[in-house]
Amino acid sequence: MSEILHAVKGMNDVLPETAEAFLSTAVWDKVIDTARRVIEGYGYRQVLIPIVEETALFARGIGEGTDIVSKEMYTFSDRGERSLTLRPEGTAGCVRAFIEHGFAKTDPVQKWWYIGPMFRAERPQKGRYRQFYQIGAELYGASDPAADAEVIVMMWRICQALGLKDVTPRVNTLGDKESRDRYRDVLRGYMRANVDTLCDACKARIETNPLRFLDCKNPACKEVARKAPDIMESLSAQSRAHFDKVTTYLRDCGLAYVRDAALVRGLDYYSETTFELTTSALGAQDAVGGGGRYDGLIEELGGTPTPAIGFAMGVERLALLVAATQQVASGPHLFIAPMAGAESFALQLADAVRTGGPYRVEVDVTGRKLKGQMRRADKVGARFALVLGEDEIARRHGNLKDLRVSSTSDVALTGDAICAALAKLIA
RNA sequence: GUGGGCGUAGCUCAGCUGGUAGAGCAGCGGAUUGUGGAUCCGCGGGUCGCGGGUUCAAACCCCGUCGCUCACCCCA
Repeated sequence: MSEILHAVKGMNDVLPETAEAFLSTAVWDKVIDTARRVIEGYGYRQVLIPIVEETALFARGIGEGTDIVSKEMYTFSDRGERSLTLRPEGTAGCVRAFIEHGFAKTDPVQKWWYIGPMFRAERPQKGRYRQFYQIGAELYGASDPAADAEVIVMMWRICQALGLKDVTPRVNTLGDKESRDRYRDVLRGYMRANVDTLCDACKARIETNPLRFLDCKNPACKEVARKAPDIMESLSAQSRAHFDKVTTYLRDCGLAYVRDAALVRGLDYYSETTFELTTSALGAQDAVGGGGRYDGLIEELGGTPTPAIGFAMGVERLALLVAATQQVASGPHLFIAPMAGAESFALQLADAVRTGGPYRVEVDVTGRKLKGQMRRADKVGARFALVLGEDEIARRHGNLKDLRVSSTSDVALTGDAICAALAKLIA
């Protein structure tokens, strides 16, 4: 037991059958397929970005002072020369690619989506892992509030398409740089006035990052934060107008969002609109997805200034919610059980059915007795079973058995005939 | 990095005040030479996380260590 190798802490296997349903591939397929369908319906196209990037990209992009960069990155040296790191999020790499391929000049409006693993060296807990998957989308070259609204609605639609009920969209604005600077000062003043009730972390944040005080979970801080001045008061006219339009569009689209003044987010690159999808069903990790506008990032990383907005959703968290609320199964439509001597015929017939229609067909290749084969048909959740023996092969006809109700119907043993029968019986 | 809980069969766990291991489920086979789910019978599976200590004797007590898990910080 102690000699076998183990997956490293916080990194999971996703398998066809698992004790924890959210780590089964059927659930993941549902999450990923659904998200892809919804996102591509908005005109986004997939990009595949490397998992490893130069450390400097994340340090500069996400921000030196953030938790991610200061203590959570998997950083290593590549043959002793340059410092590389496993991506902790997807936006920085996409932005790097956007700049590197010169899209700002040639075709600035880009709608990209991605899926893949991200890495953060935190202590794992429910809904939080060191290797975790994100589905994300980035929209470049659009500064109009319609872009913000569309992205938020899209994220919401993914949850709807997954049948998730307990999900709340929250939105906020951080304003443009001037608004934020102004608000930071206002907040500092307010925090100093209440400094004796703040936790130690927040005392430090007065200087380093006052915004973060707003989402501190310390009860005393929370109470003080609740009465803190709202950023709305510090917003420039443009930022104010931008946010007003975003929320108007959201309402027009029928989205029941909550404006959350404490929604600040921990990455440095956000500006203007920020948003999150939260749930009460995940324990301490209540965010299933989040994002925001990052108009300054492309310039920050050396590109021509281009507005941008994006979001990321956690696949594990979505899978957790899906697995908790619904049964996801994908057994074969047809299970073929060959008696001794019928194996070759079974293989050929199965192939003919697969080419003749959109059906999953499994042949029992264990060579065991019929009883065992039927048990397996049941276990894998097959809808129909077909036994092949000397009789059937001689008559070129067999009994298609509906395993849900144990009724049988006679079919000719050709791919087309079986496909036609399945089409009729499944409908 | 900090704190709580837990490590016994593939899974979920039982194991009384220490006497060198059990159940259910799952798996495989049979009862029924060719038709699943129910029932019955049988079979296989364990260095009791690891190391050390106390003891005639340790899954149980003590120390250490590793791992898992939940929570804090923060996020997806």
